[in-house]
Amino acid sequence: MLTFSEENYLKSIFHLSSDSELGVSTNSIADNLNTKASSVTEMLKKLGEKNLIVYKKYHGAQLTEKGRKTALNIIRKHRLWEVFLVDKLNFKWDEVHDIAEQLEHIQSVKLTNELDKFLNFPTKDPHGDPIPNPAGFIKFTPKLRLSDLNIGETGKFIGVKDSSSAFLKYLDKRQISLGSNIKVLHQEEFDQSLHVGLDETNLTISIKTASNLYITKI
Amino acid sequence: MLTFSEENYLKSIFHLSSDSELGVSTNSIADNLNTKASSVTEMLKKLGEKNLIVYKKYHGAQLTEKGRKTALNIIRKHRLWEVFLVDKLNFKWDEVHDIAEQLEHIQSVKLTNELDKFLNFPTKDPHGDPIPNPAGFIKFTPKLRLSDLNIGETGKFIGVKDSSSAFLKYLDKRQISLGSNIKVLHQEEFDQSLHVGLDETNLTISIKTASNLYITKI
DNA sequence: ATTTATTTTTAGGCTTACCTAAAATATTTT
DNA sequence: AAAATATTTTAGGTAAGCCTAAAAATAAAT
Repeated sequence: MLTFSEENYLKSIFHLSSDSELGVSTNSIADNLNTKASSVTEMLKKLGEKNLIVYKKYHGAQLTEKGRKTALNIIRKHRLWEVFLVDKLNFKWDEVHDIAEQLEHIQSVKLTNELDKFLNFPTKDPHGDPIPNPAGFIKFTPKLRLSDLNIGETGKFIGVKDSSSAFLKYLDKRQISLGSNIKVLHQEEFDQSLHVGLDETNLTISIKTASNLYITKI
Repeated sequence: MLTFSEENYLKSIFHLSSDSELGVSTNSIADNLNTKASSVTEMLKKLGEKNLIVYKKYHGAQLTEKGRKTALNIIRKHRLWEVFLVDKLNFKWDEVHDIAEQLEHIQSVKLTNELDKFLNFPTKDPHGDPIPNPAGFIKFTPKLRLSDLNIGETGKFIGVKDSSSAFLKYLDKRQISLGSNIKVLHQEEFDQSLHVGLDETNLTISIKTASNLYITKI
């Protein structure tokens, strides 16, 4: 049985691992968890002793298979609860993160699996992120950004890189929603902003926004 | 914002208050929470400083209005989650307590109220206990036990005093379920056990069991 | 009304998860 | 490759919530 804190560290290490193949640095974890490097060092030692990570002093942390499975189980719960909140309790996609951060720590295998069944075995959460299966298998889709497309190409919007409430609300306002097809029509020289076609309308989005939108080419 | 521990103490004091009108004793809280008297003393001081209880050294604790409202909100969440688990996720009434103990600490007013709506504003949990409303109002029903009935009288089974998993499973086995009408037919002299009629069948139940069954006279 | 027993509080320790500041190690720059 | 910079670890502290053992207060028994 892990503490909430241990679970949060594992989740953080998992998320930070996807960026690089090497060990995750102490400082990056500290940033990610809004804590201090010294606190992280302390926890890394503990997680190392529990065989959840491999920790080499001054060289960061890497999840073991056991740690990875544990992290994926927490992520599974987080994402299932997000689906529950949106699909069953009328929450918006920008309102669910903080509550799911709490719910992800509830311990009950039966609960998780019954919830999964109740929700009809969803494969994605409300932000388009894949939901790991009970065995800890997760289906990654190659992550193209809208900003990676060439002029004239079309992408289907399948996820967000920045899932902050502010960004999600902004997308709502611009009526950019998961599943939309977005065609890149033109790029401005001076600020790289993109003119895109979305449904029947055209709109301009900043390069920053475009690089936060995950798409698949169509 | 209260810690899980503070919330558990408030809940405990609330439950223990219903037995007597006086202050709740340090030892009874320690028993109830499986902790030691010295730990309780420490916490009572803290809850007193936060104006959640009135604490007089050597004379136990009493909830303030603020403390009572807080306790009832936790109990509301606990019982709503129990309904969710039974009604939506196929849990049995003897399986939900431990999970609800975790879920009751999730902080989100919107979540609680949306859950309430989703469940169709239930008034009782799966064990027959009343669910407080959002304002902290709770509807108490006078608590008669089956053992209080005279020979020939009939009671409708509306709740349990002992809601341990073991007792609930025992009731399942005897097919005694919430809402059943139970008629007291005869009482044995030597061990006070009761012969009762339940639906089409007759059965014998111990006086201990009978005193754990809440009923309303019919 | 003392003595005895029970209950409660105080005193002092432990663990977890934080923190700051200083020391040690790595990395980057020149 | 040495110096400068950045990162990470260690050392030492804090608060919450638990503990045991001893002291104090209350309640019960004689």
